[in-house]
Amino acid sequence: MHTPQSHIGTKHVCKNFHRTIEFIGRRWMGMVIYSLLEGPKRYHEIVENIDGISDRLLTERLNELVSEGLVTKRYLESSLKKVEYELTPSGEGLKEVILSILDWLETKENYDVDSNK
Amino acid sequence: MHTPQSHIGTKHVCKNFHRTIEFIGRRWMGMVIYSLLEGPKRYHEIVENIDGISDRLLTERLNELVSEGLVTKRYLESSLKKVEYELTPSGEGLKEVILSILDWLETKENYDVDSNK
DNA sequence: TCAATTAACTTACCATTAGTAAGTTGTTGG
DNA sequence: CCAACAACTTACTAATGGTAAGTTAATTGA
Repeated sequence: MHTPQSHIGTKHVCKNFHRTIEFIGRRWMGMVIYSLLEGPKRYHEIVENIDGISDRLLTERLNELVSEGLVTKRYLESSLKKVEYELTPSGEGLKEVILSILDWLETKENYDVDSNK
Repeated sequence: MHTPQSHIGTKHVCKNFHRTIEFIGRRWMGMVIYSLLEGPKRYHEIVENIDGISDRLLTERLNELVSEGLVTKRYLESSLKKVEYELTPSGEGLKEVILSILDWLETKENYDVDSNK
């Protein structure tokens, strides 16, 4: 288990942390990863799953995830119009990060009087 | 302990997750929280601690943290020019989220051949 | 079979957010 | 009293995001 002290001060870890949290925090990025945790999905399934996301941003986010090695893109049945996206093992690893956010929200809501804003 | 399935499907949790990950993923936000995990700090200490952050963005991020109840702002010695920022208990709770990202990075680096880009 | 529809983008354009630099206002130290 | 500093604030340019419409190959269905 880590303590923050064991990491603070190392430039390399710090820079990677910085990159990572801003990467997974880009608009819709978290929701796309969250959605793919349910299993591989096709493009339109993700659009339908995430309320409010636009075509353009979904394409952009998926491309970024693929180029970071967190998601794979596969053409189904030798067709250019059937595409499936799936988390790589590395991408799956982000489940722990997402769960820690859900945990934080839950304990926070136990304290907050008004949790609806 | 959570499973993603126990959360997926509930609109309320989903919306909060979405808000939260994009909030903590705004530019420099993660680094500001990370920096304050070491303890309360004054404005200029944070600037010096975080390489590359600008005055304007630090002020903006700190104000956002204060209005979300994750950080408190205190004027020291009844002076308007000595200010200290400190994480609230709720803000401290984000340590677990940050540690989970550091954990993820560590396991990822064990797989990645080139981890320097 | 051929027109309409769908899947998965792509382009263009405007709005919002971020980055840089300079200015402001109290405070402190010599 | 004057210079330097802390903690902002303002103004302006660059990057990113949102909306809408267009494109192209595949599929459905009359």
